[in-house]
Amino acid sequence: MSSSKHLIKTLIKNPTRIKSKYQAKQLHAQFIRTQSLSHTSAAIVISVYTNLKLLHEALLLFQTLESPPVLAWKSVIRCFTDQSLFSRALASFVEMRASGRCPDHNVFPSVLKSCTMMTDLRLGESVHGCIVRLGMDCDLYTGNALMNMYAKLLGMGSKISVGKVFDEMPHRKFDSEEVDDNGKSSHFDGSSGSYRVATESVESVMSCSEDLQAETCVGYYNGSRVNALSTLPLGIDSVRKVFELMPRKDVVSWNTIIAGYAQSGMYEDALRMVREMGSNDLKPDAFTLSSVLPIFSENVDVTKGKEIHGYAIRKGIDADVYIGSSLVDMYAKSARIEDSERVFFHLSRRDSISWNSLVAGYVQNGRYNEALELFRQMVTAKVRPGPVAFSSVMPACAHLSTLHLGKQLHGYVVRGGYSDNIFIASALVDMYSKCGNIKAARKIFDRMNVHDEVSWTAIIMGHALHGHGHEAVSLFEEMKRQGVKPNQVAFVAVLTACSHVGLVDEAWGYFNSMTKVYGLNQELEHYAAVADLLGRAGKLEEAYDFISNMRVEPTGSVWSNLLSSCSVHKNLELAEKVAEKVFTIDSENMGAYVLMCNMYASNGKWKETAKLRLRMRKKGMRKKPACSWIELKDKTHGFVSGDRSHPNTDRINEFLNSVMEQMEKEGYVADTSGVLHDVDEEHKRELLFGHSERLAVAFGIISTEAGTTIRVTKNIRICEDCHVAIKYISKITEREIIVRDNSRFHHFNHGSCSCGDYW
DNA sequence: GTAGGGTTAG
Repeated sequence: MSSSKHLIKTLIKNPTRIKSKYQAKQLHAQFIRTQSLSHTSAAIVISVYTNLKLLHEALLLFQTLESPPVLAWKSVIRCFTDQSLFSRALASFVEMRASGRCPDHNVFPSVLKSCTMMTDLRLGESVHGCIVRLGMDCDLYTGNALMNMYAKLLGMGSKISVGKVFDEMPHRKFDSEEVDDNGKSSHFDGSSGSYRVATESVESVMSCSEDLQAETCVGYYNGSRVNALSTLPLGIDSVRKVFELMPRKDVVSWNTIIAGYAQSGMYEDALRMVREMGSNDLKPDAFTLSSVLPIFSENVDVTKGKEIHGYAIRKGIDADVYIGSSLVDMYAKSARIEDSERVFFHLSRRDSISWNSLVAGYVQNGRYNEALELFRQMVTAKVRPGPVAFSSVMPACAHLSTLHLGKQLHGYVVRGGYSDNIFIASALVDMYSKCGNIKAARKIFDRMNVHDEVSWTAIIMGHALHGHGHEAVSLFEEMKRQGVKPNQVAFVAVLTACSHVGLVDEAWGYFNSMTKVYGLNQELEHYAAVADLLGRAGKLEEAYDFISNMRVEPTGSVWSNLLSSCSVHKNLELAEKVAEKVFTIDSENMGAYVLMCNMYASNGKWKETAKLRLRMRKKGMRKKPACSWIELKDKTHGFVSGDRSHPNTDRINEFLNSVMEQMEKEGYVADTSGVLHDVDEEHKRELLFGHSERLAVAFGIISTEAGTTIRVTKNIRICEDCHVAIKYISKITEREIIVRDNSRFHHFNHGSCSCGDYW
């Protein structure tokens, strides 16, 4: 006997030792040669093929079998599941049942995983029924897979009821009839509608799971997230029931139930289980930790998070990618972005999620440029950004108001086929509106299939920032009409909208409806918005009383907003009172010092101005210079007041001088009252014309083709005289000019501004 | 058979 024949003989005796495609084929050939390819031996060969993931070879042989044995079925089903061909796995399972074969415990984990991945709870429940009838719910792996299925599928807010399977459990028995069941006995039909699924054709199973998928999604979106949440305890209940009935539990069982609790927001239970796990002599591993860490991110508990980090280090699993990304996230959410960086750069391996955790972390900590830079590095490192990556970086573009980068990302989103993702679409709406293009924002919003409270809030805020207060308010009403419950952020948006157009009565109505209708507490932001509204509307005393009696401690910025309203409405007396409030709460508030200096100066009170300037200097404070910037052909051009450093400075001044002549012909008179230096009138005019927003607008006009929209951003509030001047410039040059200042957008067109001079 | 990252906020 040759050595190869001998080898084959041993392989037949122990097929699990086959490790290569060649050996598998030899085994297969040997059976054919010796004419011993029975159903049993074919099944062995199939299982060998599937163990090596040779699906094609396995199927070719499988198809020749008239009545495949259980081993053949379960090998194929497991292989389909391994290759993510879940619907084919389920179809095979249904066929197997119809053929009368009785599944053994090895097949259920794969089948349940496929049900989970196909989000087919109905089939999953019927499989559970089958498991119970066969008494296989005692199997460890099957039990684990069941828990996982219920945790995943009932966490999505599916409306299908649970409990049927559990109701049957007391009658559980191993039913010998069931073993030879051809799939059409009363056992299969009788107990519940879902059982019928298993007797129907493969096609109907397929379409059934698609229907269910659609239904689940509709439930998730239309039923709003509140409904989805209300079904969660049900889901975790099923998980717990399976867990408690399992006679033997291992780390995976504990990890699964812990993850279930953690994802259902039942943090106490999750942590309790971790402790209980320890008293059962099982040590938390990487899976446990990465399920538990997000709890401390959400509750911003660095101390606990660090304890977990320490434990991971002691166990030598701190470089695990899963734990790593959870740690990055936990530190970022605790405002310790440097620790996030440290963890990230110490990772031995980085996948798209670890990259994204840090990108998102940068954004959450206001490090927008770093976020964009890391995103670029990620792409360079050939890690393809997925939908989550796009929704994480997009806000960086929004906050930096960098339209060209935002548009570029939008391009990638479209090419990636992610346009319908609700997170991305909402981020795009926000990005376009923050970058000054409210029309593009609205277009994306209108094209969305479903709107949730976040997308509504983004578009409402967008219109609010662009001065379309009435539109924003009617969108808010439309949102409510469509059954989307506004949350606290939505109220911030609608109150901001009211504030920007002076809708005082409406704002009071919304403010009061928060507690009375929606059971939401008014928080600082809401008080601040109302205070701001009153101030802007010139109801300064009312605003002062309102802030003094707020149920939340006012911050310095609430007072300093009122201070700027005092400045706009030229009420020096109240301003002094308000300024003292600001200085007490926030003695470092430079804006307040500057505002008061300016108010004293514009009232000609140079002595007080000097006194205040001295106070500032003692504190080591320096005035933040006003600056404006404009983005042209991917390059940002920045200007400060009186800036002559730009290479095109002569052409800019030339343009401003020539346009000035025309402006004066049309009736423009420079209003120098806003110039707060103790200098003569002519000098004041010069200072005014050198304002950064004017320089940026001028540069934009001379650098672009006729008719191009000009978009300028300014770091502080636009100056009154520039506001008038830019209105004239828009008319004379026939340009749409959009200026974003620190609180809103001004759209200048045909000589008027979208803010209606109320800002 | 188990795990991590995302959108709106004066």
